Amino acid sequence: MNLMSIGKLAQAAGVGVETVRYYQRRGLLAVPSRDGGIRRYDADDLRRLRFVRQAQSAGFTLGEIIELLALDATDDRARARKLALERLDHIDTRIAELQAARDALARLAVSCAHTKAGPCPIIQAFDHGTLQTT
Amino acid sequence: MNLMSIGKLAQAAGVGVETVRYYQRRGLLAVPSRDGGIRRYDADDLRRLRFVRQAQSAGFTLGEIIELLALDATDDRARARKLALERLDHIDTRIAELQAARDALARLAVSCAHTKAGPCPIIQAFDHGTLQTT
DNA sequence: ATACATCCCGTACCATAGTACGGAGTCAAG
DNA sequence: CTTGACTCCGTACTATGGTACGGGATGTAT
Repeated sequence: MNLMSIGKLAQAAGVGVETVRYYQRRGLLAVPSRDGGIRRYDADDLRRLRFVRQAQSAGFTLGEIIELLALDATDDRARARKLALERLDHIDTRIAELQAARDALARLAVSCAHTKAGPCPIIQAFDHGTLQTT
Repeated sequence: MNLMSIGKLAQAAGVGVETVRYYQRRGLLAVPSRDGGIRRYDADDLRRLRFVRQAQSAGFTLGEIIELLALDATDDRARARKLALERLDHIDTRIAELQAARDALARLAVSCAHTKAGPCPIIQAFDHGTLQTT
């Protein structure tokens, strides 16, 4: 059979072995079968591990992913949609914040490069609360 | 004089008292004068505390802010500009990531609302690695 | 003068997401 | 059959940015 050791699984998903053990402890991965003490993982486990990383990269915390996984079992669409929309809201807010910070910082870097005298505009801006982040 | 206690300072900056003490420990605020054991802060301290919060909201870590503060003293423009540009890069990368995650999630929320049968597309997408985040 | 709010201090604790450690057992190749 | 890689386990530690606790000393208002 094509059962993987923890090392192979970790490698296949691009995470560390300790991370897999950690996810196990957090209940993010099913308790695997054992072959003489050694954990054996199958394709389902790998898919699930990848699911976790995907969801993480979309900004979900591990706690939320646990919930998402539970929804998978119960097929609670409404709740899943609610989680997704909440996350979407979070992301939008964060993007707006970062965009503002980015623009302010970009302006500052330019003015810093063009100003010859006086204090550094970057420092000054923070100091005077000039930076608009919201 | 208009010297504030730690509580007033914290309130004026919109942070907790413990946060001020913490920043003090981290060296983010100057060691304040004391009036019979009690810390007294002036307008400079408040400006500095606000500077810290501003810089934080632009995505700088406290460690970087400490460095920024040190640059303020030495007026090292080149380094300040370098820090700003590095931060800018970080922010751009992060924005792009979030944007991708956001779009993917938005598509999913819509398809979840329109699909009547079968498994929830949100869960499915993560499961199949459909979500493109980079 | 008697409450009650604030202040002091050090230390411990919180969440998040891992990462490291060390000793013991196991597995596959040469 | 030995060597080296991999696995097991629990526990401890990392970084980040605070938050909480407890006991004692003040500050302020009535």
